[in-house]
Order: sequence, then C-alpha cells, then structure tokens
Amino acid sequence: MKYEFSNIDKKWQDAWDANSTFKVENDYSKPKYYTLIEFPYPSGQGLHIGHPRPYTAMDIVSRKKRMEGYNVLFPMGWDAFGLPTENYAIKNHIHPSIVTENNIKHFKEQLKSIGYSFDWSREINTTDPDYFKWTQWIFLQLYKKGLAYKKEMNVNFCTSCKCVLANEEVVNGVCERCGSEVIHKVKSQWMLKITEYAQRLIDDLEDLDFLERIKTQEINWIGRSEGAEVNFNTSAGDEVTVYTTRPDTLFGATYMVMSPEHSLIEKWKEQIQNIDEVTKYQVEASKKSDFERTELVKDKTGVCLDGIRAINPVNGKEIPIFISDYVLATYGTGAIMAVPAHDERDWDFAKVFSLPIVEVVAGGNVQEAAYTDVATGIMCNSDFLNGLEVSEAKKTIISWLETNGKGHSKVNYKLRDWVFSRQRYWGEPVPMVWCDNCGWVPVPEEELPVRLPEVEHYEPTDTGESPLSKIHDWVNTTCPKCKAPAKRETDTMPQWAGSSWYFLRYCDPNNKNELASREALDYWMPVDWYNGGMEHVTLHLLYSRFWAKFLYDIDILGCKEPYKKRTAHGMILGENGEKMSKSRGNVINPDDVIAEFGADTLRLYEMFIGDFEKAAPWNPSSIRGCKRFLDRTAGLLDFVNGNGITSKLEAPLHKLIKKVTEDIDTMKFNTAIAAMMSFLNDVYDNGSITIDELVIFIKLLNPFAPHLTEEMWQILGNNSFLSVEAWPKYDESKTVENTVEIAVQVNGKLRATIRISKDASKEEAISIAKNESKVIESLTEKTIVKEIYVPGKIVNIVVK
RNA sequence: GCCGAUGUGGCGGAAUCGGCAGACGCCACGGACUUAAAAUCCGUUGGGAAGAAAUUCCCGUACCGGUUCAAGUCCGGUCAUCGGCACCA
Repeated sequence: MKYEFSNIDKKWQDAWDANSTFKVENDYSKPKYYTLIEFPYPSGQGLHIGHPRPYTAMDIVSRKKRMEGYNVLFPMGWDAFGLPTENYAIKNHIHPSIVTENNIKHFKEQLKSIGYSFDWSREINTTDPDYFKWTQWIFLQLYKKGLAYKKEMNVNFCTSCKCVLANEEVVNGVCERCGSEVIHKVKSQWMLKITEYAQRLIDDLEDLDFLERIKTQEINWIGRSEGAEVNFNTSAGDEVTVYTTRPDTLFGATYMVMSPEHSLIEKWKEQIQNIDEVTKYQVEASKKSDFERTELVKDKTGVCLDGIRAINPVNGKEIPIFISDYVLATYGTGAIMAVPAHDERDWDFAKVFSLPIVEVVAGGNVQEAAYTDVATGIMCNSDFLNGLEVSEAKKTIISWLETNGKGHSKVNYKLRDWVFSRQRYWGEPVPMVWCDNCGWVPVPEEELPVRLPEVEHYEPTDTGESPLSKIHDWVNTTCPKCKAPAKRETDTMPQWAGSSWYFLRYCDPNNKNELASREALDYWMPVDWYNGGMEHVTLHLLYSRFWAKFLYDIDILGCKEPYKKRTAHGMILGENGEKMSKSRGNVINPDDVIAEFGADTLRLYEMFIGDFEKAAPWNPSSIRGCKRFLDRTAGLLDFVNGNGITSKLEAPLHKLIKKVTEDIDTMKFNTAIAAMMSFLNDVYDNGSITIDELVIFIKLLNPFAPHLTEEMWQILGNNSFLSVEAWPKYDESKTVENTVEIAVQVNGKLRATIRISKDASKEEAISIAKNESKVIESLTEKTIVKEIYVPGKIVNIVVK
C-alpha cells in the first residue's frame, strides 16, 4: 500500500466526527480516566508548532487508556479573554467577541487536522456568558466568605498594558506578558486571600504525583519561614514589632531598620530631628521601580531617625533606628532588628554606617564577614543563652519572649494576596455594585451573568481606569439592597480567572443550574493526569489549586486537590536552537508540516524529537525519518501473509507490547517509537509478517499515528474503528527468548559474546565462555582469581 | 547568592537494580535503480593507530579522585550550561 496521507487524514477525521467516536458519557458504572491539557488562548496567529507536543502526548495517553477500557474524558476549550484579542480589536475596530470567534474557528480547524481524540461536545469558552456566569458566581462565594476584598494599595502597574498586575505576573521587574516597565501605583483593587491557603497549598502537595521541580517551585514561591515577632519599646513610647527568623541572635541586635513606608514615621514626625532628610529618602524610595530596587542590591542606603531610639527587650540596651529600602513594607511587620554579625545584609549596612557588630554565635570572624551558619554554632555574649546550640537558643528565647510578653513565634509567607482587578474591557466583569448607603453589594446570583456592554471603543484610559467606567448606561444601576442609585464595579477579572476552574466545567459543560453537578464532579474529579507548561507553575497551577480548595471548603467539590498528577513538557525551539519567534525568523507553521508530511508524521515527529520534558530544536530532516517509518509501515500490507503468531516474532512482539505500554505511561514516547522502528526493521529483514502480528503492531502504533492505522485496519477487512479496539496484552514469560546473548569479559575487558540458554547455570555459562578462543588466549599463563556470572548479562573472569 | 536540573558521537538522543556505551532517527560517505534529478533500496559511519585483507590494539560518557571483578550509572570534589527565585530579615 502506498501511504497517501492527504486522503487518509481527512477521511478518518470526518469518520470520527460523524460517528462521535470520542464522545464520552458520564457513565458512572465505568472506571474513569480524566486527561487534561492546558486549553489554549486562541490567538490571531493560530496554532504554534509547540502546541501539538503536549496535545499529542496526552492524546496518546488518552487513546491508550480508552483502548484499555477506561471511560476517558479528554476535553478541549478556549481560554479566550485576554489582551492581544482586545488590542487587535481596538486596532482593527472589530468587536473582541468577533475576533475571538474567528480565532477559535481557525484553531479548531487546525486541531482537527491533527486528529486529536477530543470530545468536542464538551467544548467550552471562557468568554461565553453561560460559562463566565459561573466564574462570577465563584467570585461571589469568595466575597461572601471574606476571601475577596477591596483594598487601597500599592500595586504593580504595567505602563504599556495600562493595567495592574498580580505579583506573579511581574518577572524581573517587568510585565510578564509584554516586557514593559512596571511601576507602582496606589489603587483600590479587588484582592483574593490566597494567603489564607498558603499552608494548605504547601502541605497538600505531599501526596500528589507532581514532578519534583514543580513541587519545589511552588513551595519556594509560597516561601514559608518560621521565626518570631519581637516587640521593641522606643524612646517615643510606641512599641515596634519586628519579624525575625533568628530570635536566637537578639543579643546581637545593634540597630533597627524600618521600611521607608512604615506608618510610625508619620506619627513620629514631630520627634524626628532630621525629618527633612527622612522625608526626602521616603520620596526617593517610592519613586523606585521594582527593577531599580533590585538593581541596587549591593549598595545599602538609609537614614537614621535622629531623636528616637529603640530598646532591646532582652537587655534594655538603646539602639538606633534607621529607615532603608532594603526592608520591605509588604513582608513581615515592615521592620527588622539588625544583627550585622549574623546576617549579610545587616553586615553590609553596618559597614556603610559604621555600626557595631556584636558576635553572638561563635565560629566565624564577624569583623570580616557575617557568620550565618546555624548548624554548628554555639551562643556567646548572650547572657542566659550562652553555651546553647542555635536551635536550642531559638526555643529558649521564644519561650522567654512569650513569658515576658515581648513577642511570640510566627510563621510568615512570601506569597501575597492575589490582585484580582484589571482595568480592561475584555474580561469578566466583577459582579459588584457600589452603593453610597450600603457600600459594596454583590450582584444577586439570579442576575448573573453580568454581561459586558456593547460599545464602540475599548481603549484603556490614561487615568488607569477601566474603559467600562465611561459607559454610563452600564455603570449606573440601582443598589440590589436598598434600590438607591448605585454604580457597577468597572474593573474586570484577570485572564487567570476563567482558567482557575475550567476543568470542573468539562465534567458537566451544559449545566444551567450549577457550575457542574455534584454527581459529575464526584465521578470525574480529580483530574488523573494534567500536563502543562512550567511557566504556569506559580500562576495558573497555583491559582486553580487555590480555587479548587475553596470550592472543596464550601462543599461544591468533593476533593481537596484538583490534579492527581502533573507533568510538564519542554519547548520546541527553532532550527538554530533559539526560541521560535517572528523576529528571529525561525517559526515553523504546523499547517505547512501537515501539508507536506501529513498529520501522523507531525504527531510522530513531535513525540520522537527528544526527551519529552526537555526543550528540543526542530529539525526539518529528522521529520523525514518519521515519514519514512510510516511509509514502511504502510508497505507491510504488501507482504502480510497467513495467520497466528509465528515463533520468530512471538518474543519480539511481547517485548514490544510491554515496551510501548510502559513507555506511554512514563512519557518516554521517543523510546516507544524507537522500539516500533526496530521491530519494523526486523520484520523487513525477515520479509514476513502475519495478519495477527500486523494487527498487534498497528494497535500499538494507533495512538501515535491514528489515521494510517485506521486505514490499514479497514484494508485488513474490519468495519469497526481501530481507535476503540482493545489494547494488546503481553505475557511477561513470553518477553524473554529461550537463548540470550551475553558478554564474556576477562578482567573487565570484552573478549567474546556467547549465546546460551536463559536458564544456564553458572558452571555451564563459565565453561562455555572458557571454550571461546579469545578467552582461552587471554587466560593462558594466568591464575583465575574469581569468576562472576550474572544471568542474562555477563560472565567476567578475573585473572592475575 | 539560594533552590532545581543537566553535561554521552557531526546532530536529536538510548542505555531496568552498577553488567557488551552510542539503541532509534538525522546528517555524511559509498553503491544500486534512473537519460538525469528526486524518491526508494543496499552498505559504511565514536576517535585514533597498524595491516593488502580478514583482523588486531589503544583511547573514549565535562574534569580530578575514590569504591567495585565491573562505573555514563554509586561516593567525594571541581568546572560549565540551562531554568526558577532573589534585600522575604
């Protein structure tokens, strides 16, 4: 058979569609398997060559699970709110919903042309009011539980997107999306209290089958630290609380540092003798962007608050107070006790200002460098802590603080609450109304969804207000509570809102009354295997785990974690090993690849390209090898003959079934394909294969190359779909051949290979080995010291 | 600086519990087919040396050292690259 992919691809894609081959029912009697990939943002550029890598991988897993008899949910949808669509709409004067619709149409055609086994009847779209009704509903539940609140605060603001950003969206001081400068702005923002879930987001990772690097990245991002809060009296009379992870070094605190934004400074302004200098420093600090602040790491700056002293609670000593921007207002209490002897930053600062450095943990030379080793140090210069180990000293001092009312132990997290407002048009409206009498009032649930108004212009405003604020008909409403005139919230939700729960909607996508029925959720959730990009670990992945936990708490969802298993794929790079981009001119279009080689070759090549978890450069010649393999597979039909399993191919086939089955489960798609190629080479060498042998082979290949294998299955006289036939089983005992080839070494050097029975005894193996001429040669005039035989592997004779 | 990962031919990459390093594919080279090219098929292909040849020998998994009959794999140290976090007290 000649492999004419252009006819075959379309034929089977249409057939699967027409027969709803991959439609899945909520059949609660069957064992389920839920495979998930991150739904795409339908951009104007269409599908990127990188998309098919994770999609094909999970399609293979899904197809195999289906053939193994599972009820498989493998859905697809669109994460369609977002700035590029809005910007395109603004530029071309087309409504974002029309842009979205066109983009989705294009994406869907492209995905269909690769032959994925999605259940398209469950397709969802985050911009569909029937969908975002429930995004808004979840927001209202968060609000009711006090987990959504509006707060005036200093936020990250992208100067190009003209929009606030969450902490997670600022990368190296610039906007994660567009790379523009991020400045600080004080704005009133909706916030979600993800910090309330910080500990659970760490703890519950333990039982999950996530890649280790994903777990550690999340844990580091959440940034738990254990320490103590300590109260210092001041000469001004006010108490200042500091946070420290080293309460054991309290005797070494020689000064205190407050962040420039600390609220007590305003209160103290009458008593601070150098208030002008202090104010000047505050103004300078506030002007610095995140980027500038991190740029200046090495040079410590600050101003001493003249006229006010802090009193170390443990020894009553007076110490100076500084303000410096190396202390962050947003972490801990915004103030620290400085122990220059045992903290590098404090040490640097002390050197600049010539402050005393008092050693309290012995073991270093604190005049030369800060000594930060906590594992081996013994306390000194610390009164009742002297002689204790650091860990003991920590316990002792904390109990002293608690007894004397001077402080207590405290856990802090780097994680911040989630800034949830965006000043843009193309997002879910926040379903809240401001009433001058009642304050913030939630839109009643029966009035959801709050739709976006139809307008002419969506441009963001230069004032940093949402474009919706100018739509007076929409903004002006009545208070749901007291019926007085009131105004709608004009901010929309961030792009991450819709994706924080989409996997739940797939379980029951057309439900009008609930986000999904409890029955459906209990059946399908949690997701059994979720694959996605590493770039989402501290964004989407964390956010969606938070929402799932909240929905678990309010008894909507029955599991406390949404995903059982999470894996990540590597990027596909350009031919030159660089990231693909238009400006580098190294972009590969999947449509072109399909036109030239067919969908199955694209699928196979993306799986064969390398280690699934690692980045791999595109290679236009390597893909030919995959096409060749499929051509040769099609060619098997030309000499297939007879029935049954021949003794020649029995062991190789059982081995192959085992290999492919295991490799799919462990994401080693490249070696699964290599094994199939090897098998095919053997068949060509032998020049014969029976129908039954061929059927096993094409079943194994089906998840990788579904179009060609369906066609071959039909040519072999079958009317069913190969894609829903049973997955082949192997017999462990038949994977081993009766004789094995093993290596014979003398002193670790290869001298011969021998073929012996797999059950040969040590004596037999060694005596056969000793009959090999090469072995005899290297044994002459030597004394045998030791003889080693590892069955199936090796014989090694050690001589002197 | 901290955390995580990775280092194997010309290239992408294989190698179960320590057991024949380089599977599979690409590239390259030689040959067949062809008027020719493409496609296809057959063969060679880690490096080096000797030989007319069959063949033989030496070196080789970033580097240095160790354990072992045996190390890409285990242990100690060094270097390099990539990713994440980064004044979080």
